[in-house]
Amino acid sequence: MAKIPDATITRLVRYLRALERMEEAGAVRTSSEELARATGVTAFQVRKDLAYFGSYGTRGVGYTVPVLRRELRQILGLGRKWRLIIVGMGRLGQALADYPGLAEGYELVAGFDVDPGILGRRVGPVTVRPMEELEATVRDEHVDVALLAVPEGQAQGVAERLVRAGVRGLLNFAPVVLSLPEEVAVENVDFMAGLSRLGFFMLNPRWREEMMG
Amino acid sequence: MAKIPDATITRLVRYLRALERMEEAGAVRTSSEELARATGVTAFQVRKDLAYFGSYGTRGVGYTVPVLRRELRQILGLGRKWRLIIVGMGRLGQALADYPGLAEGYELVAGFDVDPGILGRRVGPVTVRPMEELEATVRDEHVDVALLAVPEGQAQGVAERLVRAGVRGLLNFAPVVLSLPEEVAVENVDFMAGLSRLGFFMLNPRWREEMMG
DNA sequence: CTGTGTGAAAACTTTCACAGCG
DNA sequence: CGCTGTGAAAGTTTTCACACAG
Repeated sequence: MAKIPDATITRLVRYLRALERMEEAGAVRTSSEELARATGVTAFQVRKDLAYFGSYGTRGVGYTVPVLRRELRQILGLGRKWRLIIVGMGRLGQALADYPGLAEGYELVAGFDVDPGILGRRVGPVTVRPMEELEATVRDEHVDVALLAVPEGQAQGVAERLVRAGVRGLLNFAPVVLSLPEEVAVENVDFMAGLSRLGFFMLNPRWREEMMG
Repeated sequence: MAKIPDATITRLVRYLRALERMEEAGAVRTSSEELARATGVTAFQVRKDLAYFGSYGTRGVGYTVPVLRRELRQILGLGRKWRLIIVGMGRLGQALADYPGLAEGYELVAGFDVDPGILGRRVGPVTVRPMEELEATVRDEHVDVALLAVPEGQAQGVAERLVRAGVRGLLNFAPVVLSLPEEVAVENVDFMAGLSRLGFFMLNPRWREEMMG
C-alpha cells in the first residue's frame, strides 16, 4: 500500500464537504469531474486521491454520492464519534464550542479555563470547568482529542499535561511548535502564519518568479 | 531565481518567531542548527529555505539574530503595515480583533457585522460597523486584506463584495473553497479540516504504512 | 577549523494518457 | 461508449555531502 500524501487527506475533507452539499441537494450520482469543479482541484487529482484507498466508483458511470460520502467519513475517522475537550475558553474557545459543525462526528465533553470568572458558565453544549479537573476528566470521560486554545506561553505546558493524562490528538491554535512524543497526533491552526503568507504573496504578485529587491 | 516552495514560506514564519524570542532573550548570534531545533525542522532545511532569498549568514560563524530577523520581516511583507478589516464580528471575529500579535505588522482598520446588536461596540482597537459601509471603508481607508469570519453560507458573497471593492488578500475562516479572480491572494484557516486530519492520523497510527481495513 | 551556501541525488507529489470495466 | 482506476512521466521538495568563506 502506497504512502499517502498529507495533502490528499486535506483534499479528502473537501470532497466530503462537497458530497454532503450534493446529498443535501438530493444528488445521487457524481463524477470526478464534478467533484473537481466543486473543490477547485483537477479530476485527475480526485481520482488519484480516492484510488489510494480503494475503488469506490463505477467505470463509465461515476460515483454514488451517499456511498462515496460514507466511505470518506470512514476513512477520515468520522465513523466514530471522537470525544473532545476545549482547553482555554476565551473568545476563541467559546467560538469553537458553539460551532455547529462540531456535532457532526465529534462529541464535545467539556471546556476548561483558569479564569474563575467564567467557571461554571454554559457555552454551547458544555459547562466551563476549572483546570484542576483536566486530568480527571480526560481519564474518566475517555477524551481522545483536545482543542488547545490557550495563550502562547501556556501551550507547551498544558499540552504536556494533556498527553500525560492520555489525550491522543491535539488541535493547537497557539503559534508555537509543540514538542511532544511522536505517537501524539498534532495539527496546527495558525492564522498568523496564514496572514504572513498573504503578505508574502501580495508582495510578490507573480508569486512564482522573481523575488529579491 | 528558483521557484520557492510554498512550505518554505510557512517555515519562514516559524523562523521569524524563533528569532523574535531569541532577540527578546538578548541573543545576538544563532545558527541553522539552533533555528532548526527551535522550529522542529532540519538544519539543512533552514539553510536551504534562507538560501532561496539570499545569503544572510557568515560562514564558520552563523547568523546575526537582529539582521536575520529584519531580513525575514522584509521577505514576509512585514516591512510595511498592511491595513486589515475583519468581516464578521461574532466570537471568532472578536477573538481575532483582540489578538495582540496582530498589532505587529498589521493595522486593524475596522470590523463589520450584520447583527444590529453589536454595531458600534468597541472590540480591541476597533468599533463594529454595519455591512453597508464595507465598500466605502475599503476604498477610503485603503484596506489591503480582509479576515473573513462570516458563516459558511455567506463567505463567497462577501468575498466577492470585498474583491470588487478592492481588497487584495483574504484570510478565509469559513470551510468553503472561495472562487475568486486569481490575482487575489487567499489563505484558508480551516480548523475542521485539521480536526478531520487528526481523526485520520489517530485511526492510522503508523500513518505512513498500511491503510484500508 | 567551523558553519554557511549550493549542486546533485533521493524522495515525494502531481499530472497525464490510456487500459479496462461496466 | 464513458468514466474510473493506474502505471509511468514530469515536476516539485527535501535531503545530503561538501566546497569554501571567514
